[in-house]
Amino acid sequence: MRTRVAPSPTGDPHVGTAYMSLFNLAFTRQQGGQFVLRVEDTDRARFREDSEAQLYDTLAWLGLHWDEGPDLGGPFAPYRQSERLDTYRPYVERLLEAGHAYYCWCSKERLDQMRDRQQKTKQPTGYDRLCHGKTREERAELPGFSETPVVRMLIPDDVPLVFDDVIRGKVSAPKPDDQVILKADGFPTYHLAVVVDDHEMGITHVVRGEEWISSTPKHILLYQWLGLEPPKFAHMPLLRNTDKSKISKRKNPAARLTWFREQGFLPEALVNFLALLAYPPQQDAEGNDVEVFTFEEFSRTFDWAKVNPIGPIFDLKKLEWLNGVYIRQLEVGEFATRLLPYLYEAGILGDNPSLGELGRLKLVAAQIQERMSLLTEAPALVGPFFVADDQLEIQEDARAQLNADAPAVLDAAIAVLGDIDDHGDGVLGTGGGWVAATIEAQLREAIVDGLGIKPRFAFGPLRTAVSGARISPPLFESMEILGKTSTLSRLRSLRDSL
RNA sequence: GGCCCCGUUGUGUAGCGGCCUAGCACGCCGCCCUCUCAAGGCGGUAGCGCGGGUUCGAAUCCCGUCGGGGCUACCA
Repeated sequence: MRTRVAPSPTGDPHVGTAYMSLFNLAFTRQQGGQFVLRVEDTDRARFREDSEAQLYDTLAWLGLHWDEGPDLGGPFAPYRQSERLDTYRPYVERLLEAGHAYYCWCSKERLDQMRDRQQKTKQPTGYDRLCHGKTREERAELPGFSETPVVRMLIPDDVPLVFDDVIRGKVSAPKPDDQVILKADGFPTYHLAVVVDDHEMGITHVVRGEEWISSTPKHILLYQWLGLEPPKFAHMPLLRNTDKSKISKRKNPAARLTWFREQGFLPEALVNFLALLAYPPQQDAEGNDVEVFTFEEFSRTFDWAKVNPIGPIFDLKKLEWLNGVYIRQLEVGEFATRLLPYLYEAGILGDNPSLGELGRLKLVAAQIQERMSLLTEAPALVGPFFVADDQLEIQEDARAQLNADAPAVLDAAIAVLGDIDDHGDGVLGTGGGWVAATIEAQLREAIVDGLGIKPRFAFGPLRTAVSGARISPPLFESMEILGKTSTLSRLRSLRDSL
């Protein structure tokens, strides 16, 4: 069996493309078939040059890999419709000869007027077949004539409107209009191209969005006329905006696939999330729901019957939770590595960090890993560890919450921390050394016990001094990572400014 | 307007005539833990759109109604 995804390169890759690819691929891998990427670039007006590369990039980022495509080639190349124009012509000729299709010279203006009139008089809209049965010369006599004709399907009255859908069972669709299949510019429309290509490429299962249900009768008719075996159809529900409309880039930034990477989502989290939309969770041996799973697990148990026909609303909250789960699951070194592009982007690390920087980053990463849900949260948390002590900025809200105890707290901390020996490594069993446990013990003794200040207030000023913020990674571990010199310098610096 | 698809808490889902006092997850709220923030633990909140049938019994079947969505292009 073979499936395909057939996006149009008309701008930023769409999240729906990833969604369709995921379900296509889950089924294909389970069945041991091939998954084809075909670029449907028949709309020259909306074509965008860089769109195709972005498409490869984002799908690969998600780990949704295709077996054949414009970039990989394959036995049915080319996989770009604009390069297949010669393929479609003979099919059009056959339909013309058999009388299933006819030329139409009606101008855009005439068609628009006709549609307006039909809508105003509450008639069903559709082509009035003015050109049907006429020669070019005969038609040229009439108004609204255009030099370059299109080719239209001649939809018979008894066109079959019911078909079997793998997800929905028997589905009935609207009666089609005399659809244009070949445009005046010589390009086929989607309807012709999709049928011809799916046939020529041996596609056995057409998985696409629900918006195609209404045009499926046209496709089935074409298969019939051409004497071809139609594939199986699976119409997936449409992803929605919060207002329930079809997800769109205009209303929803999350409709753009590149947005997720920009926002710091992990590809594996997005894939997992997509697999949860209009589809039930996995189950463990006891029958409990399992919402966190891999593509392989999803694919292994995949079943079209489980796909829900209701169009799900894209809920970023759940994705963010999932992303946090995936972040926490990463091995700490891997987690640190994933942080690199975001830290570079924020100007915290260069594009070629030193071994020392990397080492420190890994220590910091271990501290922040379980308190993040988006990778873009990292710069604020990591920044203070990579800034010079005299460059550390104390944020306004952090300074504002410093109370009257702050000077005393800072003085006590400076005194007690200054006595800790940072030359010994603390590993020899002496219990000393510049390590979090010792730092904490000394600080508690001096401030909480010594000054009688509650922990919450005891450590606030220290946190502000060390990180410049009200919220930071754990304080004592942060001090350990920064080292004694840096820590004391920052404490003194804040003390001096009070 | 016409045609088609769909209708379980705020969101994603389970449910396929009695196991439903409608389960799970996210969110939200509260409590616990706690050096901040998270994470974690415990508890709570909220739903079968509506109206008729069928049936001993309906979230589950039928009809109607209302609501949402899609299509209605020489766009895909």
